[in-house]
Amino acid sequence: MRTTPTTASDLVVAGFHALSEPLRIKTLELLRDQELCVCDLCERLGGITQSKLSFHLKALKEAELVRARPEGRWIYYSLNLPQFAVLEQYLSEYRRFSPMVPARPCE
Amino acid sequence: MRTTPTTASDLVVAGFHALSEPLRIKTLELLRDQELCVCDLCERLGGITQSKLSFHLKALKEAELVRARPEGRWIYYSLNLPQFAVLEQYLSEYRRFSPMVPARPCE
DNA sequence: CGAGCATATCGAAGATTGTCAATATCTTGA
DNA sequence: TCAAGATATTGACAATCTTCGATATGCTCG
Repeated sequence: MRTTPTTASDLVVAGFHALSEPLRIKTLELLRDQELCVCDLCERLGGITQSKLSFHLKALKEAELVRARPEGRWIYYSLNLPQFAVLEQYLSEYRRFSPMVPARPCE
Repeated sequence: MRTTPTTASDLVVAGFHALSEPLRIKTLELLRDQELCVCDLCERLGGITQSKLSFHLKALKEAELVRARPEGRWIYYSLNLPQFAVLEQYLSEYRRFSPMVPARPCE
């Protein structure tokens, strides 16, 4: 099982994993506009079951892509933008060193 | 089963999926420096089996994160940087609309 | 306190993914 | 053409992820 990430690069991997599921993507896209509580998210995701959403929110939270803010009976979720920046940064590293070094012949 | 992505957003999801596995990440990081053939990659990844690497290369290729260039008996893999830019772009969309809209109370 | 709502967690079943060993395909060079 | 090397594919099994239903937890209000 994928355990809670400890190192920085675990967190990156967990982030990409979290982003690799359509329902989690839809969730993030909803949160892009505003903070939402679980029940609102459930509705807007077409009435999926609450435990299903909770499962996916957990993945998003462990990847630190979202934050949970309990308030009274509800828990409001919102994006954790700095972590998006971390992933973006990670990807940008690939473009920095253009690997246009051609085929060093294999033998 | 995850099938070859057809739509643009499928490709984004496939890209993040491809990035969510440590061995695939290591592979990409090796390719960041130079184009490499499968046998070189195998070695530098600590002698993993060839079929294992081939499996992961397939995921990377379907996500269009790498390209394969056959040359004679070998196949050289290299990064497909434009697709990295696509993912980066996707992530950057999240920061554009700051979702700092606070808790619209839930009831 | 007790009922009821919002959310999380758990265990089992189902689905997808990753690994491994074996084999197939393609290419080159003798 | 044949043998050998490089890579891909396949099928079986193992591991991980997702779903579902049930239940637990925590909060608020009467």
